[in-house]
Amino acid sequence: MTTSKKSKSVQQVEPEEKEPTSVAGLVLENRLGYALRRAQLSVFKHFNEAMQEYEIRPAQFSSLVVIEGYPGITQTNLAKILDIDPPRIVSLINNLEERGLALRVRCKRDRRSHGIFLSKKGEALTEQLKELAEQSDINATQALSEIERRQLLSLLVKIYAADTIEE
Amino acid sequence: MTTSKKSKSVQQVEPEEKEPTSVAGLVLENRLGYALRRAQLSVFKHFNEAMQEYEIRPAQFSSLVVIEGYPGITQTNLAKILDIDPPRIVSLINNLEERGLALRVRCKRDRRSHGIFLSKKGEALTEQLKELAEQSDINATQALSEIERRQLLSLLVKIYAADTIEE
DNA sequence: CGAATATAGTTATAGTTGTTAACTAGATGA
DNA sequence: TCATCTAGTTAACAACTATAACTATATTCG
Repeated sequence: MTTSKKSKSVQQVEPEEKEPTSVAGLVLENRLGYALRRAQLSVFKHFNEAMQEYEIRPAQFSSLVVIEGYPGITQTNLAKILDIDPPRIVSLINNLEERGLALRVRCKRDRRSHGIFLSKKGEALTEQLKELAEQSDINATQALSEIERRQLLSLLVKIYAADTIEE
Repeated sequence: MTTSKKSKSVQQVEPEEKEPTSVAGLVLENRLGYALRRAQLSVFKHFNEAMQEYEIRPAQFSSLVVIEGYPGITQTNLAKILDIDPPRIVSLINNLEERGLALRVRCKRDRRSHGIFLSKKGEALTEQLKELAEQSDINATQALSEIERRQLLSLLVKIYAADTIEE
């Protein structure tokens, strides 16, 4: 009277009754790595939406801000600060240069290296983007108060600053 | 600005004589998105080192933990919880299955779907990995006190939980 | 019933990223 | 000079992400 099924290597089984919808209750909920990744993806999603019309990616934004702060910085130095590999810097700067936002200037003293500068257009855009980025941060963290936001920032800086110093 | 090297008496106004080493002083330092990304990369680096000998990647670890917590969960449901696309789940589970850590069981009621379970070996490994992951979190955040760690976790959860609810 | 529609899983594909090796041009130092 | 080092670049490649489309089942409803 039971199931007359062909016996296969896989046995059949009842599904879970209700579908879980989050990691609540699992150890994952207590892992910083997991929480950081999820939060970072969430915040980047907001950022990318905000920057979409300008076609600016996170690494491009960071680069613009650093170049603005250190006009004439070399590519090698920029790579070090942002902790990205030199080859990535090349295409990144290429892109900014093609769009007329930044320019390479060959350094007189060491003609191997380039100083990178923002164009007027690049400077103007960077000013705009900085506003947008700040607003995007706030939008992405509506669940936090301003005090919590500052707390969070301070804790995060402690983590990555410690990491960049020791090596 | 941090390096305090022997100061020479030369005070030429050559631009960019000194190499900046961090984003200190730039607006980037106050952007949550940037801080989250840097901190996440730093913590993941520790995680990957800890898991290297087991050849377990972050997404695999998360999957193991979720499957352990919800034995028989379907791939679709797992994809939803971890917010990754169904095609990624396929190769992820393939990998775990090939290594004898997890297994698919075809569901009796809906023969399109599979319940996923951990093997004994998978269960044992997952227990081990959970310990490792916890230790890795701590190692990666030596700069924080235990209280700060909990604060951070709580803030991060608020961010990504809010994001997963609203959509 | 059975045709249209929907869903779980899968495959294939292509875009994007991150990594590594190696090359060129210029700099440095014996 | 010669050997060696460095900045930037190119190219090859692995990893990850996203999208489209295919299959097999399920469901809905005329």
